[in-house]
Amino acid sequence: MEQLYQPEIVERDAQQYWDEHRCFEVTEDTSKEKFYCLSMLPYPSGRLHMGHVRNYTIGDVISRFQRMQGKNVLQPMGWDAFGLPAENAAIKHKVHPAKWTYANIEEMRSQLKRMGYAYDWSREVTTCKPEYYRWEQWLFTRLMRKGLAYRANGIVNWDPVDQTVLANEQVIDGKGWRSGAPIERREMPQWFLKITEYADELLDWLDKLDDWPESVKTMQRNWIGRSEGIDIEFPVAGHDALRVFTTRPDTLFGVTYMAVAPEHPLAAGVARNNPGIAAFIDECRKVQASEAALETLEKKGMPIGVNAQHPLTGEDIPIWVANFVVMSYGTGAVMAVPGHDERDWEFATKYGLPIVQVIEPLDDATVDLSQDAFVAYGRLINSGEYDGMSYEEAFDALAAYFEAQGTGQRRVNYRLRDWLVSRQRFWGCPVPAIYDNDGEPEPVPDDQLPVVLPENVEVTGGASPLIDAPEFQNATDPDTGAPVRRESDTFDTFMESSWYYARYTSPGADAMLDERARYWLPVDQYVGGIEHAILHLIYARFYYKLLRDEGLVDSDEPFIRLLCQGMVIGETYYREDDKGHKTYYNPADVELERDAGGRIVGARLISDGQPVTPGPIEKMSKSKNNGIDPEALLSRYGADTVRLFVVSDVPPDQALEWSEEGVEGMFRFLKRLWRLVRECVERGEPAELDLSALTPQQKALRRTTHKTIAKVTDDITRRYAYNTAIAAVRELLNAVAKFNDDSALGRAVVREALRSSVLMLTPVVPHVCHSLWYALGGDNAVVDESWPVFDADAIESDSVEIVVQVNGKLRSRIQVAADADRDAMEEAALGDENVQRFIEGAAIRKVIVVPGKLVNLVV
RNA sequence: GCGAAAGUGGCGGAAUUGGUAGACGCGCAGGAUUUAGGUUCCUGUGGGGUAAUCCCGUGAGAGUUCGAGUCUCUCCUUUCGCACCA
Repeated sequence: MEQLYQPEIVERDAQQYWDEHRCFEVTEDTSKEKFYCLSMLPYPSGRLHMGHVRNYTIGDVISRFQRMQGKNVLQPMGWDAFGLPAENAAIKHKVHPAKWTYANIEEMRSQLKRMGYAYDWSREVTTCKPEYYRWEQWLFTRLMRKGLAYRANGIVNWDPVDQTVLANEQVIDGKGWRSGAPIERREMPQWFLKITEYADELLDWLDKLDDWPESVKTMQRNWIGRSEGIDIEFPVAGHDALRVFTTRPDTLFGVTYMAVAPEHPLAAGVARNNPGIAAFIDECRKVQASEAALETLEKKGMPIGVNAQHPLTGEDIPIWVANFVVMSYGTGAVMAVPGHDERDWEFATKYGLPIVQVIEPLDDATVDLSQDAFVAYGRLINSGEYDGMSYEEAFDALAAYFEAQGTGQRRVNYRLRDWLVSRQRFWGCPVPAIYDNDGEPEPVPDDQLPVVLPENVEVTGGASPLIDAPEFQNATDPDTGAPVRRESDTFDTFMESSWYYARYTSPGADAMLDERARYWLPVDQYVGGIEHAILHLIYARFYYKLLRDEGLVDSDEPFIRLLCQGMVIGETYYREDDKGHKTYYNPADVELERDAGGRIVGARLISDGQPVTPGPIEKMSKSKNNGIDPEALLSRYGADTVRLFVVSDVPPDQALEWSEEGVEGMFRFLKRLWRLVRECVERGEPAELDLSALTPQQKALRRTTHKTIAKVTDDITRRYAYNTAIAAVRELLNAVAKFNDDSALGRAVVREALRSSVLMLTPVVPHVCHSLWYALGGDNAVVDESWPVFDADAIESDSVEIVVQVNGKLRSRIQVAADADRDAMEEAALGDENVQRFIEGAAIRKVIVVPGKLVNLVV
């Protein structure tokens, strides 16, 4: 065994062993329980960042731990390779997006390999390869035939100067990122997937995802935004009836005005002959362009001079056009009940519209509608024959009435919209559709798939080059042989990331998935960033149901357990010039000054020794220059130290603060571990572990060993608490370091403690444990070893320390027999010297005894 | 505005079911080793107090309890998500 811990040698050896023995390549083995552990695949942006390292280390710890539990563990990796940054790089460096992407993948794959992650690289997926996306196209053509994929008008960001559609992130302050021209919202034909068809299922299954974070489920519920209500028609003389959606039909008698969105057809119709209304609508449109203004927008409206008729009372109700009504939700028109809706109240108060009470509280509390709207459910009043009804009774009665009249119906409304999947971009999966002469889209037949993205085009940043590529655009009709035009749109990249986890199970299959998918799916553990809580995780769940309904998988949800890891954050340092412009400095180039108590009192740039100002601790980013390159750490400390750091400090779902000293501490720990093992080995071979001959000290160390095994196992399996698991192992090693017993039997107890520690640390720091395990006499490579077995007998003890409280305050700790009963514990407590000082002269009123733990004397 | 999570030493955090507050580590201080720095090792480290298993102490205030960091209520602060949702 080497004298000192040398990570570069240790890590090279371990990785070589894993490669040569193909340790992480798995097949479908029905004799073992399978475990599919998945980390979100990266976008190949160029280099690994600390966020990746944290994500993938957590996944790797779980995978390696499950493997030690005897499971058949699949842990794959791939590349989310389509997307805008590749196009941007292509424009900037005049290289094809494919070339840039593949070069980045090479670089990042080698970085991942240096981290020692236990991936089955034989299943690697690269989403920009035709062999991958052809199956996405294949499924899409099926969805077209089922009517689940359709073409309709959608709103896009249109750059009038570059004559192109922009992605949201290319619109900065309402202007095009390259042209600087104000961006228009333009309606154009787009492709959609009917996710709303699955809205109820997506919502209902959330309740069954017990091992998902509550926060993610809440976000998804809000995003789906299911609400039950009634569509009601209000007749309008000389116009089509005005249809509104309401969740509060019980307040129908309180309607005092109607409000429609500026884009509503009724408003648009009136505006043709009314310049005032037209001007107002125009004003609303301008404001909408700037998203920021929307937040603080004042509620504004104008009466359009047309009345609707109340469907029950026949009264005239004025119709207003109002900026707070949005066209994309419900019907784009609302019935306003200022007495029982906060927003309607605010608007009515501003414009002097009448406010009527039609609901009274169930508890007969007083209601003052001049102060505030009363929004709670209650009992109907001033509502004719419906008076006295509850919310539910009124809902049912009114729904039945309008359904019988044919002027309304119950409806479930969703916030969720159908998924707009087409993009007018080049670097994406081509939408597999062709247009015949009448412009109707048709699916590309199976034998003509994949529709391959051409490589001989130039990406300029203007319109997609697919539009001007005749060899791509010109296709023939499969039935008639007539020339047809090919769709030039590509898919949203969320399409590829919605099913990659399924493709990993069927590498090389000449189908989207094959029977192997049924063995591996669903994913047992998914690990990724919280930023994907809504979009990616809803789309992937939706897509899985599409796969299920196509007969490709036989379960309902793709991810059983979900872990969302927190951000990696770091200190920021800057200097500000006269104009208030801040220049940020990387924390690696800054040195801190402390006072004698260890408090930080200043920070200086190492290069010039001049002070810099500490800013807030923020997510690592280019703009704040507080990112740490994992590569530099890898060469300095090795992969194990970096792996240890990212899981040791905080639980995985919390933000992890970068600290140079923290990394040093991890490196120090590994050096210390190495030394403890070396010293143990140098002391010579131990005796057989004869349990009947142990001294009390030896028993105590064994107890610590097995208590640690129990705790670490529980921390990892149940709590995801790697930080406390590692702390427990450190405590055990501290106990080993203090253990002064060089007898043969003492060495046996130490060796058991060290072997257990090495096994427990293997998932986190697999390289160093590979070496240490052999040093401690391991016959097999530690990667093939099982998790240490907890020995319940070892933790049994003759006596335990209990706590004695007087009036709930800690007064003493005493030793009692482990099996002491209540009376014995009470007696021992009363006999304690220090306890007596506090109960002297007082009467004991009550004694609370928690067996094996504490006695509380109430005086 | 709505929803969710959180607030504990100089710092990151631990305390899992209401039962020993501060595990583990960073930093700092003292000592040993070293020509020196670094490394490594040992000791100490919430505040107060000469000291004691003495007092105080988990954002603020109240409450429940023999006992509250943990439960309840009110308030303050921070972070995240959604945002005119009818």
